Amino acid sequence: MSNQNLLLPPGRGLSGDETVAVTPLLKALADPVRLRLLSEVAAHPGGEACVCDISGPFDLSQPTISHHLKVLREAGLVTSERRATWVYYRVNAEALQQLSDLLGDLATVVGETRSCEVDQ
Amino acid sequence: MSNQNLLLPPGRGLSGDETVAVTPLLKALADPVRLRLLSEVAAHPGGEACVCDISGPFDLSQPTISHHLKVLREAGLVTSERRATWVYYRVNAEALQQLSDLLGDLATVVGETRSCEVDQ
DNA sequence: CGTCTGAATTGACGTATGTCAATATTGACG
DNA sequence: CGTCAATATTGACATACGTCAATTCAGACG
Repeated sequence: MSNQNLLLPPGRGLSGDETVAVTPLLKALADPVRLRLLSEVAAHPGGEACVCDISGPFDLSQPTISHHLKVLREAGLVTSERRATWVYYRVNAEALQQLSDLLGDLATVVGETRSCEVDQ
Repeated sequence: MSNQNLLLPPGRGLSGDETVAVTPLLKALADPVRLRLLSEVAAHPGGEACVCDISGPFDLSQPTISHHLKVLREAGLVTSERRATWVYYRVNAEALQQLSDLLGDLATVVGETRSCEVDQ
């Protein structure tokens, strides 16, 4: 289940290159403000939201919010599009799903290697 | 699918408390060395490995490896157990799976809110 | 005991990161 | 054009973080 095709050949972990590729995404998510911003965008009707729609609950300056959104964008976790005065952000569900799959695989591999005496 | 029981009530993102709870896990994973250490432990036969088994590929000092393992342990992503001279690390698959589920939910919610005109 | 090996802790150092105030940019609208 | 509202960028600052050398700790074994 879920470890069909990839990533963790039994006995070896992720390569240095693989971890270096994934780390920027995790880094971008590893901040309470950014994680919340992302979830706020995701949960918004239509899957998109403009900054003014989501920055309300945060007790942070406007430049700080803008900075965090930029980090999310440069990590490829969201995209942004300007429409008139407002900028709309949209979650990159694919990137998020890939991350989820990677972590799921890591969790799964544990169980498989744990009972690998059976395989051989 | 997978958004059965909660986390993202339609229209609202993660709460501040929720993000604050999850962030330490993501922070611990958001480092190439730690992610690789974790995957190395996960991929090791039996689901566990002692430091000397996994620190080989890393071009880092022993204290640095020890530091990273401590970060993973304090985040609850691994556990450690001393047996004789060696300390064995083991991945906490449950924590990893929860993280995976959270990200999966975030990715899923996007699709759902995107087509939510249908629901109402 | 003394010593040797594997691992953890301490202290120091440079870099990265989160935050803000000030300023700039973009586009709408008179 | 001039101004106004919504975002972005810049520069500065304090704190957090990754790394190492030096030291300490915990067991094994003569």
